[in-house]
Amino acid sequence: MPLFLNTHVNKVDRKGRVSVPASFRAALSDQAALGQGAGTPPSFSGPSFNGIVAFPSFRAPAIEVLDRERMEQLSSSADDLAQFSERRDDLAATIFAAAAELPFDGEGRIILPKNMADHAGITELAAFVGMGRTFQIWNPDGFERYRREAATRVREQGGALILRADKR
Amino acid sequence: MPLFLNTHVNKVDRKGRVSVPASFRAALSDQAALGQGAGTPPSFSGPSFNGIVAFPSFRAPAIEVLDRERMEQLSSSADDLAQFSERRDDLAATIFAAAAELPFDGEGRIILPKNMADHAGITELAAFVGMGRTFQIWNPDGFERYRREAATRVREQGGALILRADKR
DNA sequence: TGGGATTTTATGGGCGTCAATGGTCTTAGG
DNA sequence: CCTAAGACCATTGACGCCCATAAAATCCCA
Repeated sequence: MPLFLNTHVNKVDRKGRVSVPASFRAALSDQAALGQGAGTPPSFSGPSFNGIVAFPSFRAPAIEVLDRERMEQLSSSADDLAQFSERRDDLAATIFAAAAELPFDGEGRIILPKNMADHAGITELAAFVGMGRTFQIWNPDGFERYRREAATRVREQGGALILRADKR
Repeated sequence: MPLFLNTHVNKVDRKGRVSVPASFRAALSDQAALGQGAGTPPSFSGPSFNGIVAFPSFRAPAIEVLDRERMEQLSSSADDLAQFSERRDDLAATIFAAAAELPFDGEGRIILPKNMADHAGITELAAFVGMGRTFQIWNPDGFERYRREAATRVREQGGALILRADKR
């Protein structure tokens, strides 16, 4: 089971390229291999697409990165919404229309589309932030600020509970 | 069930490496299905990752240590929260973004990431502190101070603890 | 039961490999 | 023709992996 941990700050070079951390790449190819069984949905590149799927976060100045499996989950969830509300169209427009496949170059780098880089305020440096099953890409300073606020909220709401929340 | 007991103070060498106490390593390989394969890359869900997962404690100047399996459970728990909810992102930013897989080298040592060493105030020496089902890594002096205060509190408040025969 | 022999730990250091980065060249496209 | 994107190569610094040594624990057998 893939797990994205840690925060890696990498440089964006003059051509707009950034290295995706090697550990993240490993985790991605891992889950890609696992998800081979079922029929591959259309409108995605072939089974062995070498890269990531990203879209601008609508809650924060960041770029969300999901693996294919997760993207499909999201799609299904959005479909469920359809029968109950028109939020589905909003979600679809917000997520899927703005999403893009970002292929790796030979060295495991991607190029951040301008609109996403702008949304996240990324220029020179990009922070790859592990979020468990997914990861995000931030402006390093922006993330550090957010992280501090989040840590405060977690402390106040008793994050210790979560540590015991594992049911086993 | 494996238990982490005792306190071991080990040296941090010039390359930032510390030996994890052998007894702790044994306890770890007990609870996780032991994996022999050395050099397993991080974020790899193979048979078993040989190493530990650590993140800075948000309660104390210390490093919390879990095995990978437990971290995956945590990830699943967080997953149950609504996608894109604030709570979920806060937890992820606080825990997963600050956590790291620390693989063992051939001699059972790990490298403490700089941010964690700073958080715990660790430079020359690291205290591995057994906490029952988990353990922590402290600056030895810092832990000694904490231990004294904790002991005082326990004495003053009457350290009553109800034993229970829980499931697992 | 004592003490030497053997195995395990903790620690130190060398070296090769790979990740991150930067550049150049080639191809495609407007 | 000029620009933009993609493929390919080069550099360097960190980390993984290996071996060496000393100290400590354990074993073993007289």
